[in-house]
Amino acid sequence: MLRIKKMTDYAVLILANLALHQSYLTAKEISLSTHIALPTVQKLLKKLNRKGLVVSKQGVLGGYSLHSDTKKISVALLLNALEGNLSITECASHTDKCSVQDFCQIGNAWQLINQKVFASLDDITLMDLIKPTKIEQFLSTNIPINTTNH
Amino acid sequence: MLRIKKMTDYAVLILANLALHQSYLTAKEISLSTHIALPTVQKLLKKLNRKGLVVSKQGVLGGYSLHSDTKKISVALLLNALEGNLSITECASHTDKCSVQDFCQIGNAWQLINQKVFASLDDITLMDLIKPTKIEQFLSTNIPINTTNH
DNA sequence: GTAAAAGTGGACTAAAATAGTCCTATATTC
DNA sequence: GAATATAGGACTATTTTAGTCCACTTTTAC
Repeated sequence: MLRIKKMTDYAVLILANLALHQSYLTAKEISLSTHIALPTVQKLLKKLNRKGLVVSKQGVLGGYSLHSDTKKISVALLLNALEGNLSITECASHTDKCSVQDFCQIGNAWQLINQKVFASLDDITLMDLIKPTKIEQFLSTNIPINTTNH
Repeated sequence: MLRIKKMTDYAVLILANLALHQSYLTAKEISLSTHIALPTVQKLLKKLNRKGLVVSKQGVLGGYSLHSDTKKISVALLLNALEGNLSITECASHTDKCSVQDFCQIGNAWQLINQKVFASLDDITLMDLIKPTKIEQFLSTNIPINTTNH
């Protein structure tokens, strides 16, 4: 359904939480304020750390804080980091020949659509997500077409 | 991964196949020319028929042909018919309060992103998929931003 | 130097979604 | 009425996703 994973949704909430604080936050604190189960928060923070989106400090008084570049990261790159290969079809993810390509009437169409969706997501940063008003403005000036009469 | 289902991919191939013929095609013929397993083709054609995207004729000399409106349908509506609710998050699919909304730092941001992605997909028709050249032109005039330096 | 409180790595299980097959019934043509 | 289609839907298998847990390391404070 073109839907992001629940885990990605959670991860963005966690990043938003970190973005709103200067100091280090522990997994436990984040769990409490986001209402996401602690083991899940821990797992996601480990991943976010490996991907370089947050900075971690071990030991007592340890915790996590946002990496300085993370606020500026685009939603496209964020999704790419969290979900891996961001392509609408298997086909669109590589330029290699696929197994049924000889019989395929579609050709590179999905790849082109993929570019378009990716481009949309590449214009929005993590901080835009946290300040939806800004996105709203962006959308009102950039939507090229109608979304009516469906 | 924002990826469409394999079944949707197949369904589009089937529709493309029908679009390139005037006469009725049987599930078997479509299976042969697309190299998709027959039971799968049958299942998908039944669904496409229920959704009104193809017209069916039972009995000997029966088969399927494209519904006259189907060529003009947008990819957005096509995906919506085949995959159901087309929303990037659970959250974005309704305007109701979600269970953790009180603690949510994101607000309606996903809903706005959803609109943008949907809008992108609403500009492309099934026939555009089958004639990728046309899409290519479309994209080259409409991509508002760079996709470089990632 | 040891206890407490944090993160690290990764195995593991459970749940849900997706893919794929098959069977029985109905319709149409000859 | 035999042959060849579609129609509906049950059913199973596979894959993906979600979620938990445990053993280990690092850091701080006393």
